[in-house]
Amino acid sequence: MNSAKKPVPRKGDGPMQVETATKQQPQQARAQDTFELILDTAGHLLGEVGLERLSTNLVCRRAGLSPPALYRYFPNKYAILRELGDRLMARQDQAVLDWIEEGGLAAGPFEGRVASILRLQKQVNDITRQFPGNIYVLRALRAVPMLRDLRMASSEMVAEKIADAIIANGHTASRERLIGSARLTTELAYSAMEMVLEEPGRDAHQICTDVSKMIVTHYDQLSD
Amino acid sequence: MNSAKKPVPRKGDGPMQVETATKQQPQQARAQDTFELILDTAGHLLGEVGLERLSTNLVCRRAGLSPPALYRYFPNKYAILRELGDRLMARQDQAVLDWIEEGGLAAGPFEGRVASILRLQKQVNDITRQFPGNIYVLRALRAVPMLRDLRMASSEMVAEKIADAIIANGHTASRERLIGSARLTTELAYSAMEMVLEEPGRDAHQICTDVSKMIVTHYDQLSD
DNA sequence: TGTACATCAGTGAACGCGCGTTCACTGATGTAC
DNA sequence: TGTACATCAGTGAACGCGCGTTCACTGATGTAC
Repeated sequence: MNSAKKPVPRKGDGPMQVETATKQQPQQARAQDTFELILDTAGHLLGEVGLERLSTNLVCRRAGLSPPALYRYFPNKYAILRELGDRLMARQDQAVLDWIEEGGLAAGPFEGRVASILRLQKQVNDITRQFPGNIYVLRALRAVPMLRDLRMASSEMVAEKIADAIIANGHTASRERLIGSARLTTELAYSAMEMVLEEPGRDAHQICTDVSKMIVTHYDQLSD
Repeated sequence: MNSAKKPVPRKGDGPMQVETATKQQPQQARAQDTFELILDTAGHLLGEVGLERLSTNLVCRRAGLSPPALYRYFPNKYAILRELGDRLMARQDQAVLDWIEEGGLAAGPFEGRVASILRLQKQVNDITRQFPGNIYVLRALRAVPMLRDLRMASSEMVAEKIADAIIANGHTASRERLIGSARLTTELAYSAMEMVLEEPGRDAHQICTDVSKMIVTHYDQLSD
């Protein structure tokens, strides 16, 4: 969150280098509210107007703040996106880790394991749905080159935890292979989540069930 | 491509309405080259600098053109993205339709069907990889609100063709259900493609094979 | 418990810059006779 | 085959605007005595 200090922007059309860490941390209650208001406003605007039209000025106008108030905490709009992304992914990751902890990956009959993964999927979907900007935050992380590492780090960490839990449950495939599978299957689950959140008309339960089954089948086939 | 004529931009922070159709079509060979140069340059820049830093001025500078040359053919940067998206998706869709035509979905042993889907996936991956801006074009379509319908229409069309082909091959599930499955499975395949193209270090063959197996298994389970 | 002072939080107004876009123009290509 | 003219293609230079950002300031909160 608040590691480095000096923003080092560059001009030209090469790859951009911009400080995306947050600046000052709020110390008083009022400041904490402002900090949260900025994030919340930015998240909602992201879904409304899209990434390119999201600007610090727009966030300030909508939040009823003057620009310097925003710049007290964030050096630029990418820092806001990074903080939003950090938070959303942290919540998602925590849900996954809790689910592993509670034996979400335990062995058992096919249908039981499908139900377990389905439960996780729905919970992650809910977390994302309720988060300001929901899937558009995730998409922004993909679209902004300098924020890609954030997503990667989170995905890789979760994949390793999943792989280790599967190994602990007695799966025979190699750790490398299982990490790869975990990366792939979570990616697929996220893809299904995007569908569900973007097109509410679709049968969310059906989609999630289908994906859960595919995932369980995949790990079963890996054992052979 | 070239249906309506007058751009109708709006101000404020509401949903944006902008004409994204191309304007004048090039008539002479020189003009055709310029048109293609603009698209090619924009595609490559999209991958380099990201969606938000992509601008008409930047495209002109990189292409060695003056702004009015660009505005002769495109009313704004979204029109360029739309044309790029149209073309990439048309090529992808054509590959899928050709594959269906050539019996890509024909019944047979499990491994044979997996190999068939794998072939299609790799071809679509190649088409996308070679396209200027490759996955970043697809991501731009998701990130820009006014271009979402483009992707939807393409996905829906392909899903229906796939569903009908599967029905023609004797699958017993309902058409509705099969269309849903086709939407989902192609979405999953695209998700895997993003992984493969974004992280070249990964084992592309492994990923595509895994996804192919999951897809085949899914349709098999649907029959029961 | 009240006052003085330090620090934190936020404002109003302005700045330079690049973006999107257009105007008036020049040069290139095609065509009629 | 050459010339005159119409249309197509592209340029140079400028514009208004909103964006990112900062300066000098005011108001709010916390704290020492």
